[in-house]
Amino acid sequence: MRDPSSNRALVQERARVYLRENGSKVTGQREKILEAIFSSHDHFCAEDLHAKLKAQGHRISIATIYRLINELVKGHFLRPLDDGSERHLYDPNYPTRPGHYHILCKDCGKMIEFEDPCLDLRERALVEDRGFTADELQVRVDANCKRHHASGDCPNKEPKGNAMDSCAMEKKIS
Amino acid sequence: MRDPSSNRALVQERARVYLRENGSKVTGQREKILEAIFSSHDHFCAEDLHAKLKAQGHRISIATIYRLINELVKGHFLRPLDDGSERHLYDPNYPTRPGHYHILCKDCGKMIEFEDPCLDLRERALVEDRGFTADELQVRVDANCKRHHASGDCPNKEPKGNAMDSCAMEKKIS
DNA sequence: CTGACTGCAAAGCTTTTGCACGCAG
DNA sequence: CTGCGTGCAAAAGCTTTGCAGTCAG
Repeated sequence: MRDPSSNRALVQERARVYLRENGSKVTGQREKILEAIFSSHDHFCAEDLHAKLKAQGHRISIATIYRLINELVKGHFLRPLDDGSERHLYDPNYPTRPGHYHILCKDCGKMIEFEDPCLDLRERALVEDRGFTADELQVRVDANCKRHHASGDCPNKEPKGNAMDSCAMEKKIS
Repeated sequence: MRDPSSNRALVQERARVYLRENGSKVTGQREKILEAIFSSHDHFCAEDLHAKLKAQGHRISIATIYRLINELVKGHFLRPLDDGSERHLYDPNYPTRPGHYHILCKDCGKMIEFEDPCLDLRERALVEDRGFTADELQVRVDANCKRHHASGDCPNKEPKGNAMDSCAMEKKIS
């Protein structure tokens, strides 16, 4: 429904333009990394990307990955994400869904995305009242899965529809 | 108005009880660390505490500090905080003000706290609708200070009153 | 051609851990 | 007394950086 594959190509193209406009070069390695990032909606860390690329037969140094990630964050193509773990996670979904928030499932560790324009408006108004101009909003709700607690299964089948996958899935790209 | 000093003593006492009930011991070092944590509302990292204690003439190992912080987080006496930096920050204000959120001032780096029961309710309802039971809510709004941008000064004098201090202050305990 | 990128390895930071000794309960 | 806590130093992660060679524009 949302974010058809053409959007992905658009985001990648914009990222290329952004890099070039900022004096950076778009190398073969960077193309591969962009592809790995934006071909999925999954949140990831540097090591995930490294593993994914290695699995695809590309030998790209982890240093190269870190360097590109940092540039993409500066250009707002990636948003840093905090799931309470040590690793730096990144969310590739902000270019196409800027106003989304996260539920962190305490049962399976997965992050489920959701949106709510009212929440967005109220937060901005509150911040405005206190003398600030809001830029990025970040919401994380740590929660337990009701069905998981009732029946033991973990069926994140998106009652309202979102891009994320189920609790049962592994958390790493591997 | 809120959180009189008697509350601080209460929180510390509860922390002591919690530790003992969980098979831990309340040593002289731990007393000093608890004091350093709850005698202020400032967000801090392990190194901040270490420096503060050293300034007070106490020679407590950073390892001991990390070990206690981790226990206090488990007991919900401290809440991990993310300001986008590398270091792990902690917020000692949740025991007395459980439902507060943060504005991260992009001009000075300070975290300003604010509360809003409606925001809290709406977030919980949204999460509930999606099949979860919300536990902890975490909101961070990255924002610019309007007065700072208009006049160059940075006067977080709490338009609505909150426990945090001004932009002009140094960010570290030092 | 030139400057930015790459891989590698080393360095840097923060946080955790193993161990021998010490102290709270 | 016993077991958990402590300090120290080493180890462990994750991320960054220096350098010599390579490649995009």
